Amino acid sequence: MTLRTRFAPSPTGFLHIGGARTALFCHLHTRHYGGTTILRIEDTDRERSKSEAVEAILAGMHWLGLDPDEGPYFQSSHCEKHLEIAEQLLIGERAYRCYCTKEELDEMRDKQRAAGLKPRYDGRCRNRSEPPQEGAPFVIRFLRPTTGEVVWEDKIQGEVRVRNDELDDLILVRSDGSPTYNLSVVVDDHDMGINLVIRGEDHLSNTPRQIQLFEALAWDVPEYAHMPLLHGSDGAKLSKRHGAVSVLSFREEGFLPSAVNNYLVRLGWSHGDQEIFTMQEMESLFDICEVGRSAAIFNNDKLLWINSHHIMDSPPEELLEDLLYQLEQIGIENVDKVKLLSAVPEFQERSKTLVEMAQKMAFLFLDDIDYYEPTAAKKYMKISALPPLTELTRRLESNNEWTLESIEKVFASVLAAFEMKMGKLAQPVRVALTGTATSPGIYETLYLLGRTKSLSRLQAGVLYLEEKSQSTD
RNA sequence: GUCCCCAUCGUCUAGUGGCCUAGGACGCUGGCCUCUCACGCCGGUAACGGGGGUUCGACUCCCCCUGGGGACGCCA
Repeated sequence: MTLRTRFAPSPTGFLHIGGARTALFCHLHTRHYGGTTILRIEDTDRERSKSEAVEAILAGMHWLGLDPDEGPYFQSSHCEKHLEIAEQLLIGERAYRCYCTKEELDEMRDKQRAAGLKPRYDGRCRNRSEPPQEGAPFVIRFLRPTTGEVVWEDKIQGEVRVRNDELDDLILVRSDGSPTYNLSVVVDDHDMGINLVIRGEDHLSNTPRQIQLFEALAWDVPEYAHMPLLHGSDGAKLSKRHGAVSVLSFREEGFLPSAVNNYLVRLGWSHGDQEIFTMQEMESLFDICEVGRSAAIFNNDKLLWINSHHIMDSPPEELLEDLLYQLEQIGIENVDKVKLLSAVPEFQERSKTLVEMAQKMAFLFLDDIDYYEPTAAKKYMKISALPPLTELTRRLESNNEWTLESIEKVFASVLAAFEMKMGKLAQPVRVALTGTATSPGIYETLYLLGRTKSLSRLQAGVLYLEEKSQSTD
């Protein structure tokens, strides 16, 4: 039997990091076993469903490389089928009409809570044959078995047993005639041939009810894997309402999709001491059965570290598109792609995010730098640097070829002439070129910046020092 | 409140009765490398929540407590 799994978000907002983890685990496990992933939008609550949310979910999954093999399917479009099944249950006396009003149910739950019981429907309409009045609104409830228990072997949780008398008769069809989630899920999972349901542990309590429905309909029950939840730094479940942001915001912040996936896969799963995984490695190694049962807390530092490794391991051209975007965000447009591509390798092991990379390489693309960082200027732009800097500038001006080798030779000659250490010369040059005290190797920096810009910035640096020496005289 | 789940360094985890003087990773930190930053390398910091059992022997098994989380909707 080939594996068929589904990711089934409700379209009430963007895809957040917790949902992404569920989608990832579905994807990885299914890839490992060569199955099919299905995306199904659970939009049975029409009031809360938004079409923008569907777009956002699709976009988030696409960015992460988790595009489904099938779908998106929309649960609402199978509404007729769901109601048909409800009718069938009604006819087979596995469901009944319940005329209880909202107020009545609230009162019942309040009493139960006050009595120290778990609030749940007491089944008072089970034996009612007539409506309280002609045309009274009703819901259809599932007539669950009240004795025995539901048992299943969860791929993550192990054996789970729930006594049927702990459950209540769940609503299958609302009083407005629309099917509810629990009915729709069961019918759709069956119709779509889903044989493994991977979802968050917050669905654990729905599972026995759904299994009862499968059994009442004499359908095969899928297997289940309930993943531990992802928590925020306060230790509580991460959700749209509670601290979680769209996965796409990670793109905005300069994270790579593979890094986000890599980070998420290590929450609850491990493979020896390995921390860095490519998508291919994750797909071949991951198995949902190896996932642990305890919840994890989202930690941005670890994500940053993993991202830095994925940036280092990426072919430069794969970073280009997002990098161009990040450069635009800081006002640098019309970037020469060839030039950018040649610069990227120098920044890959210096950047934890693409945002950081864009900031660090900005000096290469600006026409001019208009200021030196005060601390860098104070520390390195000293008057004593004026003579060697002047000489270096002069010699570079007369150096017609602009290669790493020739630049290095000019440096060596100046250092020899002044009998000085590299650091004393490189730092003032670095500040003159970049306005900061940090950059790639100084030869590489000069080379990447190019002859014209390098010389004009060096000249500006010399001028700066000359003015400084005059003002202090 | 009721039912369920979880419990190893601050965080992510390894550990499945003796290999544990509890391993790795992030973070923090000392050093090396060095033209700066970073990468890399070497070192340090830091954990089995508590109490009972079981056993020759418990991080590992059982029970209780404590702590944390989840679920209790005509939401999904």
